[in-house]
Amino acid sequence: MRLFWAKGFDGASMADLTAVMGINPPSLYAAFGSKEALFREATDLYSETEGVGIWRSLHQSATARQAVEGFLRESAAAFSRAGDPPGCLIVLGALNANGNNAAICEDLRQRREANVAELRTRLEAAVREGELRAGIDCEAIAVFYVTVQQGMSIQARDGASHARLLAAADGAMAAWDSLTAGSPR
Amino acid sequence: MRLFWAKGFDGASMADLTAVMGINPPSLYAAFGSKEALFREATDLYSETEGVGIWRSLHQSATARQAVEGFLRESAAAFSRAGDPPGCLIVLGALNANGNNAAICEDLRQRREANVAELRTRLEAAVREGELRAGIDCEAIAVFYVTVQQGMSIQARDGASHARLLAAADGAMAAWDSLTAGSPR
DNA sequence: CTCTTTGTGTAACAATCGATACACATATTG
DNA sequence: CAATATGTGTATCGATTGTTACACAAAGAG
Repeated sequence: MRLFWAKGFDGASMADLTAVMGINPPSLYAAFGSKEALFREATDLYSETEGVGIWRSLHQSATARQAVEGFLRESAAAFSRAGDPPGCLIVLGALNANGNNAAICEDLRQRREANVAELRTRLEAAVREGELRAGIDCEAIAVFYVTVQQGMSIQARDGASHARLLAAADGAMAAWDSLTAGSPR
Repeated sequence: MRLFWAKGFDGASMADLTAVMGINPPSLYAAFGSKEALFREATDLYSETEGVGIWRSLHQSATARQAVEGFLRESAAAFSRAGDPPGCLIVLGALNANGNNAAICEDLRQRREANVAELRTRLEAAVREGELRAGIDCEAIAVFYVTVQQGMSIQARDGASHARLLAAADGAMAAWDSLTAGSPR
């Protein structure tokens, strides 16, 4: 998982993978079936480990604003954690389709799309509960905040510090009042 | 340029490049020297063609707000232009270093960093001219808006429509008043 | 112990990677 | 015209890609 995280699906060669796993190719294929299947298990593991921390606040925060702010701040922390590869595996794992990784690209794309849906669902719940005004565009707001989080992966890969990622997160949160204008306090 | 734009540095093979150029490998190497040098010329061409439209408003707009808004809206248009590869070559060209593309990754990273500096310079000019309050954090604001633009490349690569990219741009602009609060009208 | 099953190491598979050697054709120069 | 420089096509280079055939070793079952 960490190797795919650092080098991407294409960048991590079988030689790299077998080296860090301390096994030989036949053992890897007997255990996982293929490089593609191994990557899928790696992304699942990533979601179960790194992902839960990033998305935890979305459902545990009392207000929608705290939920979104926690989502961005957890992302900033996870994307710049010392010892971990910078950025997000789901975002950086495979962006350029090339015939060998088409299925992987599509799988990651769906996971990213699911992130937008999850955020939008949280906002819609806040609207139903009367926390946010009924007329706001939950889809557009979700797209905006996910876009910022995805940009933070690029920034992290470029070496951005935790503070710099927080600057992006804070900038995004500065839009909250305007985006949800008219909502009850 | 368009092939690198669509498939990235690693994804565009010499066979692909020679095919679309209608020449054979020896001619390509005689003309450009190497795949890496060809990519550099392609990125230069990209900056001179696609780049100028994206950055034009930054120096031609009367106010800093119009400059930043134009930058984001031009990006949204360029990243979803029909017939062109989605997203930005500078952002998507090479994100995962793998030994063969280390110099390319660093070159693109510097170009992305230069974008932050260019935006910050425009904001600082607005501060000097008295348009924006002196105490605002131009670096943090520049990082935020560039982060959004980079996230828009991911969104575009995922198939986002022009309208969806504009939603991200509008969300980012919703933060403007808060980020520049206290500035003279 | 003998037999069977499971798993590993070695080696190599065909395919593709970026990059060239070499001979031939073309074009320019004197 | 002849002579020379320039550029292209064919074919292939060694290296690396993901994947697998095969023989051997270890371990459990009777």
